[in-house]
Amino acid sequence: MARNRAGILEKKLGEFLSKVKITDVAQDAGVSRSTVSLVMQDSPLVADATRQKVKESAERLGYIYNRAAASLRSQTSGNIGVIISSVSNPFFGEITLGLEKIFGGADKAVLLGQHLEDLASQDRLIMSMLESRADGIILVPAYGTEKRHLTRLINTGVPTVFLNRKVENVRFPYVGSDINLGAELAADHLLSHGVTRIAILGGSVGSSALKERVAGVTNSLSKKGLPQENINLIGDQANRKAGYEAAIKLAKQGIRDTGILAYNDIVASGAMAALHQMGITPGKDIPIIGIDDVEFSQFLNPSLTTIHTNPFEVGLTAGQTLLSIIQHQNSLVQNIMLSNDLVIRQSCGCN
Amino acid sequence: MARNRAGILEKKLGEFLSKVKITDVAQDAGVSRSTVSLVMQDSPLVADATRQKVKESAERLGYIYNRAAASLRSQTSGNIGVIISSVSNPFFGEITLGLEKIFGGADKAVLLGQHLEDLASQDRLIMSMLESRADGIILVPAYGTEKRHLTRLINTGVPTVFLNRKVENVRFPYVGSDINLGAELAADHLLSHGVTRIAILGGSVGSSALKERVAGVTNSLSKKGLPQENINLIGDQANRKAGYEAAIKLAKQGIRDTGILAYNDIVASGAMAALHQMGITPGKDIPIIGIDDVEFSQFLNPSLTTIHTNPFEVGLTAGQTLLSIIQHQNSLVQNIMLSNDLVIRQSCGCN
DNA sequence: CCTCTAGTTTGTATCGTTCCAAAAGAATGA
DNA sequence: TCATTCTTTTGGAACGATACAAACTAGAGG
Repeated sequence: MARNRAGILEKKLGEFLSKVKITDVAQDAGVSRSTVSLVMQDSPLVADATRQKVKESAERLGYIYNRAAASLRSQTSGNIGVIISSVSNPFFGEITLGLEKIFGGADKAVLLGQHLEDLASQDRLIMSMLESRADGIILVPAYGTEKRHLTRLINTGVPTVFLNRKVENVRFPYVGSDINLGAELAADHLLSHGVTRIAILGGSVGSSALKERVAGVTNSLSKKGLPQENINLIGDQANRKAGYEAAIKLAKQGIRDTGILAYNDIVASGAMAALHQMGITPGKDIPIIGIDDVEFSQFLNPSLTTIHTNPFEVGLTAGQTLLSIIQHQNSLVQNIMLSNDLVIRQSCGCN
Repeated sequence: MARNRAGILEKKLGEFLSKVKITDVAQDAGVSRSTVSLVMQDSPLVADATRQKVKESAERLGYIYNRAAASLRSQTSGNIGVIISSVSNPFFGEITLGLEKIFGGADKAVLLGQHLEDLASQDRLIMSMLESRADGIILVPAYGTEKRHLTRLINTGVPTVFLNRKVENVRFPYVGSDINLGAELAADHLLSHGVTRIAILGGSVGSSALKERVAGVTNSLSKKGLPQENINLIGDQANRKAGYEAAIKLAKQGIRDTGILAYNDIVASGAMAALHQMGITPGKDIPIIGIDDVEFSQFLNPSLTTIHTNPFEVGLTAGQTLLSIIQHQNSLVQNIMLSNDLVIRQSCGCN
């Protein structure tokens, strides 16, 4: 142990790197390594008195459990890989809260990665999660992800749950909002304001998320006997700039009899900014509804009518789904859709 | 290798768990384990031809590097612990983008935790990072954190960088925005609109972050020969609700000759909502300035004049600082303040 | 032909846990 | 007292990579 004592360099750097291992604790407590290991795992096998003794020794010696060693032997890492597009999207920020709550309670550490809709980063992140032998993975696939991008993930058989987006032909469980329903609710409400055409702004064409929105709107239109041609798809991204530009494009085409369904609230905020600049007042001159109900939507001008998608609950549910797969080896593939609600504010023209 | 072939159970679960290890790759490529290991570490020692051969074998066999094993032997985990208050605060969301960029480029995985200003969670998170032998830690200390809460962290000597907040008497490097300067800029601007008193809304009393704001405002006042008593501190939290309530309290006390500096943009949005409800128009009846310049500030009504704190750059810098400590053992404790800028919009009354 | 050096490659011990089968103790009943 | 059962504890052999020092190779120079 001599080399562990602080040498001059170590002292200078303020390093007291704890080299206490399970063996030291065992010696101190007068039991075997195995027993200490059992205590660390909160095993019911050890007698209470022993447990107490061991915990005390560990505490006194400043023992820190070495997860790498444990992981190597037990083939389970205790961490969960979470790959989302970006936490600076408030919708996903909320989701991580739900995830954190579930996994924190289950003593799992969350390994978070953001791919920013870049397939190469997504690939690096998946690889990194696999390398650290994550017990499970929650994935919001980047736009454009296909089955071939996920072969590694599929082949290893790591429990994986899709969050909020799916990938064609990949049968992982899915948890998300029932955007289809949400979009339908929004469209119903827009139509109730007297419009007959609906412009869907933002969102990448071909993505499942956009398809769901279109499907919901189509449903709504057909209930009123209106044709699918009354849908106007504009824009290909899901950020504020895309919303801004899409609104300008829409205005050029004319907004008569049209209501706007934005891909999400961020897109909506961009669109409203553009409308204002063009002298069109959202809510008065044209109804607009967003999707997500992010925190700032109520503070927009006018406040945004939107679809509340319960991101926190989505996070909770996705976390639970993954955990149950990991724990009970529940191999049933399920699709869970959490219901959406319409939150009426000013931008639809109600107030 | 027989036991690796998919048995009935494995097939049923869709598990093809790759059990390929470095030994298998070595055998396949006709070299030793050591050589494969060197290739995996991108060591310049191996000849190009060998490297090629090994990489090909690894790819073909579907080899996945086992970080736990590597970590155990090499005493370095390749991951970085990031502990922040909450990603659903857009300011921290932006910061994680900067961090991700730096660490992703350095082949480090980010282990993210959110303490939500709870000291117990913070403790659990720190412990978890230590257990996984994080190579370094980035910490936004929860409100109320004192030196005694960080003894474990300090004793282990893991390279740590404080982000955006400091803890008294703990000498870790610090990277943050020069809020002091930012607050001074904001106060200068408020005073230029003719007010003589400044109300600071939100923020927990005693926190270093609030102290800096007060210091900046004090500076500004004294430049004009105004006493520190002209500062009015209201509120103890940093969320929208706190801003809402603080504004109501302020209105009761009277707003004559007063300008508002909100603890951050979120607080400001709450305050503006309250002001509107009380029939006070921000920007016209009272100037208000926020801090952070989060994404939605430009979309508030009126758009929020605020201090841009460069969160992305803060993230980048904090990441680089930590990396340089890890890599070059740079033990010099430094404080890095990134400068702030005033972003003038409508809420100060300029337009 | 030998020595030297620089460039590559390798064998062995080791990192700190957990698994597993087996041993040891304690308690029960005949 | 001795099986029998149940509870608790334990010693060794893994897990899959890396560090380190030693060994090999090829080419240059004498």
